[in-house]
Amino acid sequence: MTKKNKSNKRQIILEEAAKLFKARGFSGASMRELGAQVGMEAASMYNHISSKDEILDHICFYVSGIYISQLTEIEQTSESYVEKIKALIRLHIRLMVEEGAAVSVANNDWKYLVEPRLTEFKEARKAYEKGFAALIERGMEAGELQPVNVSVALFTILSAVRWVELWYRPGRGITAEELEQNIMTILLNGLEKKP
Amino acid sequence: MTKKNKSNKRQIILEEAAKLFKARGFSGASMRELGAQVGMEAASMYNHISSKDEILDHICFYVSGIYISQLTEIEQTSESYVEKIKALIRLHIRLMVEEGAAVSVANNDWKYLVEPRLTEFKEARKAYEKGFAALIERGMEAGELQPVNVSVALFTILSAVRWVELWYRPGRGITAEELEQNIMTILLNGLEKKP
DNA sequence: CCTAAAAACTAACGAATGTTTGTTTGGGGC
DNA sequence: GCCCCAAACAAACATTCGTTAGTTTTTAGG
Repeated sequence: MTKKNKSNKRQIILEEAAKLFKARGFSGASMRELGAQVGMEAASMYNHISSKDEILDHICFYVSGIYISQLTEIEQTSESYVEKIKALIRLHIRLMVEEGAAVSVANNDWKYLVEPRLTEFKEARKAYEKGFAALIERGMEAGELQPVNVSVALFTILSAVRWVELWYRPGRGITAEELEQNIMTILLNGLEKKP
Repeated sequence: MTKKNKSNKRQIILEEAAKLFKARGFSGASMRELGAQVGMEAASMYNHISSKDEILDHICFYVSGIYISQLTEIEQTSESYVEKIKALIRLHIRLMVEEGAAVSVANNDWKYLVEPRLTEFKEARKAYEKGFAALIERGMEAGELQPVNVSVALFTILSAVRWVELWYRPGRGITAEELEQNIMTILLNGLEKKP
């Protein structure tokens, strides 16, 4: 199948690009370096992708698409707000573990997107944050959560989960489930032991 | 004083570089762009600095120096472990508020340091993390903290504080003190309200 | 086998990069 | 009023960048 073959090569380029952009940054990574990692001359990759910018675009919107679709899915469940928030935290951790490179690029290199896609991406992210924040706010109103500044709570959660991609390696003496459990405990119950 | 004047220009270059590297990334920022921001041709800056790499080097080790000296200072106080950890969290937040650009560059662009300084920086950071982790571990042994994985607790704290530079602007409806208070509550008491 | 399309290669393009060179400028000490 | 040296400049350097052009190799179908 020629179509599948093309998709396949394209997919390999996109995956290697995510790894390379994560390691060197979008500006610091060159197409020749990427070509070497893929096993192809830089010029040859242009049979499968149209530009370096397009690669970044694909990675960023692939990730933001997952987040947004998962958010709307979780919003529609009939769980408590605490459970919905837990589900989102789990989503972030799992995505970091399974698609670390792409998520990392979307987190750090989105600023190199070119207009109008840059604006689109920022709006998508803002929409996601707004939806997440609404869950936190409702959880407070329902008395499920401590009353703290909603934005601070939101960004503390979002950030507390980012380091996973910098640190977690399968076989670091802790499983993905233990990782989830530990982070959840800290964020929901706090570090301090109460008398 | 000629010396002070030289220091002054050099200082301006370093400060503008921190802002520019934060905005564009180290690789994405050009010396000509930096020159324009300083109000000088790119070539003229070489009267005050020796290379682009040296600028990055200075920023990264300036920040790591502060962290390490503050850690040893806090280690020597006779407070409880919880109080020592609180003091470190406060340090991170305040440094983010006061020196956001430099801290941001040290956090994100240290990977562009050149050997042997790259290794030195990584070792300094590892030493800091080890010292911080030791405080957390002792706090658990003393029964002041919940028993969770020490590394997870450490990186959750370190990351939870990083977003401040992306989000906080003086006059965002929340003061630096309120910010500290909110983050501290979430990290130490948790988000969930207990019955 | 033949052919046509897909995908690889080599070579080169113009633009941008960090930095060096050689020269001009301008303000403070004799 | 003259000199001197730090500090600014314009111009150019070699290199690397993303990308294109033109050509050759590989692959798949009749």
